[in-house]
Amino acid sequence: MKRERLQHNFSEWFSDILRNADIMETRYPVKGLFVWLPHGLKLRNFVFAIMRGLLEQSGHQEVLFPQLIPENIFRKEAEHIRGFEGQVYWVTHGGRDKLDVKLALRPTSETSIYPIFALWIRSHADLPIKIYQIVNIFRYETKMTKPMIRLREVTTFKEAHTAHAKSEEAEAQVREAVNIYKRFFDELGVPYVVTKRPPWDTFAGAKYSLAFDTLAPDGRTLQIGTVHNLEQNFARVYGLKYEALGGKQHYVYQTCYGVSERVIAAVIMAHGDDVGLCLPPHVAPIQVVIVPIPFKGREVPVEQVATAIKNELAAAGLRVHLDERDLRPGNKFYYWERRGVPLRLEVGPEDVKKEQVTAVRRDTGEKQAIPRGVLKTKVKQLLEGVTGDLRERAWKLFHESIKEAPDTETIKRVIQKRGGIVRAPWCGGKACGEALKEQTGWDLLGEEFDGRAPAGDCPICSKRAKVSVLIARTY
RNA sequence: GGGGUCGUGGGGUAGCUUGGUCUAUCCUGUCGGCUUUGGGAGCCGGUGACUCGAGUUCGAAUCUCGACGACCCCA
Repeated sequence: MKRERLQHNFSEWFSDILRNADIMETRYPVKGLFVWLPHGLKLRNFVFAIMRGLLEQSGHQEVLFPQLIPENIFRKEAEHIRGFEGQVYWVTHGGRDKLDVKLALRPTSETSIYPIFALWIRSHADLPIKIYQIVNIFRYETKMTKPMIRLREVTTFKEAHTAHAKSEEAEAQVREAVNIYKRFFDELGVPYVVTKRPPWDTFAGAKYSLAFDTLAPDGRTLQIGTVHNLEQNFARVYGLKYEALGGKQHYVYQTCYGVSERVIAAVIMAHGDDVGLCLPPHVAPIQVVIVPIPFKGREVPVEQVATAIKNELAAAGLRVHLDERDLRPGNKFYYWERRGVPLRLEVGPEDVKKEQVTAVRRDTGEKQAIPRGVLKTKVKQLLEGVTGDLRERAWKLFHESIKEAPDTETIKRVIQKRGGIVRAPWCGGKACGEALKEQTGWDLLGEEFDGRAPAGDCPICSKRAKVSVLIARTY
């Protein structure tokens, strides 16, 4: 359906959706903190259930670490601190007493988890360790905050941390993480590019960082996932050593990777339209809504039929809701469309007479009659269809927003004009990267990961390009 | 990092320039009633607001300062 308002007035569209679809209450009186409403929280939980499933399948174990980190431990990794110092909330008092050692509200959990890893890791047999947790983190943002996108309390931060005996194993883990995230975003129908972040944008304390970016309707990219190879940086600081077969001590190699509630913003942006939310069936809190259409004076048992249909679909494992409110049907149609329910079933006197149900897809508005006998099968089919079509449409739009550009002027102009992502040739040098950023005025996402061979020369130094670089206006 | 705009019921707004019948307008929502129901029904009745603090003044939604919050632009 139409996506005009969404593209031209994205900010407004997004905040309207949060309210109209009961996703979030945005009026909490502290900057950058927001309240998850029941419908939004269900959506969040279904989204992260997919993530849990993928992580468990690949041998990750869920843990839960404390939220407070003592200052002295937090400050051990110098580079890490430099990256986060300005954004940390500190707990300085306990009741009326000033604390001797301040406590950091975790902005991320490396410094909380790794000292404990040091206690757990004794021998090569203890490795690898692959754990994850889904927690809240705090970052003191000074920029304009935005629900789900730029927060002072990120309420939903999935972070995984691994430790390995060998460097190659850490490299392999990075690959695994990338694949997990690809499957995650694919399941949600959220399109992405993967890049290796430039040196100045690498996670504080990492050897290198990979990142997933998607595109908001206003043409800016949104980072929705990161994967870091920490090598031995943290291991050396926190003393993560194991005894190898020969009896020698070695530092471990580590990786970490994270995804936050930004992914939910990405789902909303990828599939929504001017009417409102449009949710992929896998994560929709309600997958099918039934709207009965009664007529006074007609001797037709619309309500009974609607209830029977509801029970039938619920028994088939679908999340189904029967809307029995005393409102006119049209009102209910708009109500559920705004909330993104993927499929609506109408049951009226005509349907009852013909032993059928009228089905309407949220994404296309397409309407069709389904005979009662094949209802279960057909509804599941339709939902599968919605899932596939949403994913396809989102990727199509995304691909159309990626342009090739050979020189800085074109890069600058293309992004200025329509946003999106520009792919350009790059020698890979840091100085040229910085010059590209400087001269175009836009941000370097980084070197395209697993990208195809670039055509042409680096626009800065004119040497033969080694890689493709992706450039965009970022959130 | 720098600059700008703004804050009135649950949401959207009028009023502010020139302080005073502002007992604060309209739309929407919401609650009760009647009537209705294949795309946001109608009528009647009710509900509900000047962000907070300090100041100027006989008098502040309106003027001044501050805090908090929201939004936009540039780097």
